[in-house]
Amino acid sequence: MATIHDVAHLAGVSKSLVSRYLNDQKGVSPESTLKIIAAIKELNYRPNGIARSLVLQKTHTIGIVVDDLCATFIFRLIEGLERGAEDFDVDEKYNIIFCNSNGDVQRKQRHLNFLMNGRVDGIVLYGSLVYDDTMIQQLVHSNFPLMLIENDIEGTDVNKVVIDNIGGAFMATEHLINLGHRRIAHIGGNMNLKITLDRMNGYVRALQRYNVPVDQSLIIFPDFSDVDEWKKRDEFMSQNLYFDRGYVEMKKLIEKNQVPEAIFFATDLSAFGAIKAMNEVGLRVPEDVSVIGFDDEFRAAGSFNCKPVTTMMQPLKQAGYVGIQKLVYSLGHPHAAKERILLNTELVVRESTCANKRLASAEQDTRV
Amino acid sequence: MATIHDVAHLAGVSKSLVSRYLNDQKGVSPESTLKIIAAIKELNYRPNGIARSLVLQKTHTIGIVVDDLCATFIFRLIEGLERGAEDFDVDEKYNIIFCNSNGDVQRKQRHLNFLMNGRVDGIVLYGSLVYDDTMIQQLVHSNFPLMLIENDIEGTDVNKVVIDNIGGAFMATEHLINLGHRRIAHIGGNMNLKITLDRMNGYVRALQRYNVPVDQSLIIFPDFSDVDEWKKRDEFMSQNLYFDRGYVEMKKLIEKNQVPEAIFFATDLSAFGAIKAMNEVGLRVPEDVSVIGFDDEFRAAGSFNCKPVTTMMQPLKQAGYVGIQKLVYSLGHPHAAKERILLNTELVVRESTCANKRLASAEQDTRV
DNA sequence: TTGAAAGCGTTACCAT
DNA sequence: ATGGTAACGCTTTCAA
Repeated sequence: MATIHDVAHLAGVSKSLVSRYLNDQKGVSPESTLKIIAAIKELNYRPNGIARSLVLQKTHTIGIVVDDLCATFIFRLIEGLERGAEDFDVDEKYNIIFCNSNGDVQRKQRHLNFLMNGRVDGIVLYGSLVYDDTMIQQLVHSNFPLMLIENDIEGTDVNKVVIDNIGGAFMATEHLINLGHRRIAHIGGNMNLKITLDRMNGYVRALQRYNVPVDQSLIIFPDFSDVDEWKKRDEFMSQNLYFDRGYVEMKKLIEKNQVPEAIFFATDLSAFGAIKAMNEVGLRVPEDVSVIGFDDEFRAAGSFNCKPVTTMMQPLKQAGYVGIQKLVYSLGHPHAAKERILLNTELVVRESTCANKRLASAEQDTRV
Repeated sequence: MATIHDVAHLAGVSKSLVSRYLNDQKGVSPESTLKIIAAIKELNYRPNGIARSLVLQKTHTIGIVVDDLCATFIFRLIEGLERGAEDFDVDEKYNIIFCNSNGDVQRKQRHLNFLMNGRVDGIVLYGSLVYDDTMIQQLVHSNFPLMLIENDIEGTDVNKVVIDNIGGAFMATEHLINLGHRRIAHIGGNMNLKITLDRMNGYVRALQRYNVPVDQSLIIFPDFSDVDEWKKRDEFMSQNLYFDRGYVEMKKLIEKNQVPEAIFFATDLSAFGAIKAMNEVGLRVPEDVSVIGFDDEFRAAGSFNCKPVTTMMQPLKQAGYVGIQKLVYSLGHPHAAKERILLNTELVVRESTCANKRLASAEQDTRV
């Protein structure tokens, strides 16, 4: 590859002058300009970006590290991030690069090191795995410009945008209660995710708020200890695992004859699996049991050939949008206060919830 | 940020020695090692990767540029690329970074420049947009290590893995013919994609091969001239556009009373839209018209609440897998011959195709 | 075992 | 308007 030195030499001028031309600075005569242009063309010269970054101490790049770039809902985040960067400032166009950690802490650390080693000006980290908490704590302490999305680590001064999972789970459960259900189960998610506890929390709070007794036997956390084995499979996709867990736990409930009136799932994916299990034994959703999920996984629904499910929509696009904007802003304002931005979820009523049979027949009784 | 100089200073040794320690080279006394370790810890030192890359002329990174990172099928490519890089060599772990060009040539060019400016050792380019052909030609001539996926530009010496779209379209059409259909329409894709022509080609060849007359009025190419307007929308997703075009063209066929016996769609997405249009007027798929698509867009099917569709599966995962491996290999063997790897598609029979009614009743006649 | 110095490809300051 | 030179943070060669 030709360097600026080669160009200068061929054009018969100094490196400084070529550099000035390259950066649209004044003080380059028309004659020099012509010679430089010719030399650049002749040598097919392209400036070396990392040399540039090295001296400028600036890369104009944001790195995004995602736990699962193949997740069915991740497109929302991507869109939000890109729009956010695009809209932020016309002449401050940041490059965005994505890294996929695949839920592997080692790999995540590798990506993080890679990016922080002068590769990018700031990092957006998406995911709430519990077991890389110490890693992220370290990251925060390193003072590298950072934006955490959906990872509400405590006690530290860091920018983050978090989604109100507790509130969302509350609303979901409330929706079921309002429909007249009382025996409401909760089938939780992977305990390796912080949000899993939040969602259970919201569920419990809603029950308490409406004086529905909390029945421990109706709070179910599937076993995710074999994740690593699943991952080794050639056709592994995370959504299949959640689907399977929903299916398995539902089967157990059916066998134990403990099918509840309604179920709040920590994720739509498990709801899809459970619905399959119910269909297999002739249980109808929502007539026999109402089902509400979380995440609005409408893309995944197709993979599992599942009916449209009532769910809590996460504003992941908005999260990406505001997250990257705040990050870019803080790059220009290093002393800006760190912020914790809280976003709300939204109830999307579809075809998997309906009024409780008791309630319905009671109404009919009244009419008669 | 602390530099190697700071570490050397604090440890009371030279930069050279620290560098040697950092790179696990022999010739560092135990005492020095101890001092260096202490200094690194104290200063929270991390080596600067781009300075390192600058002198080493190597980044150990591969850049992936994708036209639409949010496409419903892109996860296959991602998985293939990552597995390929992972499996290639144990101690040659390449970092992989993704850039999303969003089908925007400007942005693609920006990403390409960014990556080629010393950021990565090689680039994988996915997509077959026709209007960035000259850009890619330039890229090829720049001699930068490159792997083209699904972009069969001609007459140039470049590594590429292409999928046999002509053959796939042939098989799809053949499938319909074998089911007894004769009046077979083709609803094509976006003419901005090279593969669109290939797929029409395969369709025509299959008809000719089986002596089915080619009826020009049954070859339909939807108008995609308003793409840019669609893109500006806040909730734009490419799959919606293709869905819409399938819907619209099908409506036209229905209104003109020209519904064929079977249709081969250049993409499942349009098939989904068309099926909706048919459902609306009571036409049944596959009983009344058989439908075959392309791409195996099972994830998108859910978004559109569409039944499982017979389709041609593209081996995109395999494409990523072999593509990145060949690229990494050629990084280590600069004079290895460039290759064109051809991958085949696979027929996936699902619920949208069945034997032609004529054929079925003819059989019945025979029995009677 | 250790260190000095040159060099990777830029930019920027200071002269001229 | 132009050029020399130091600097960015690292590796590597050569010499001690």
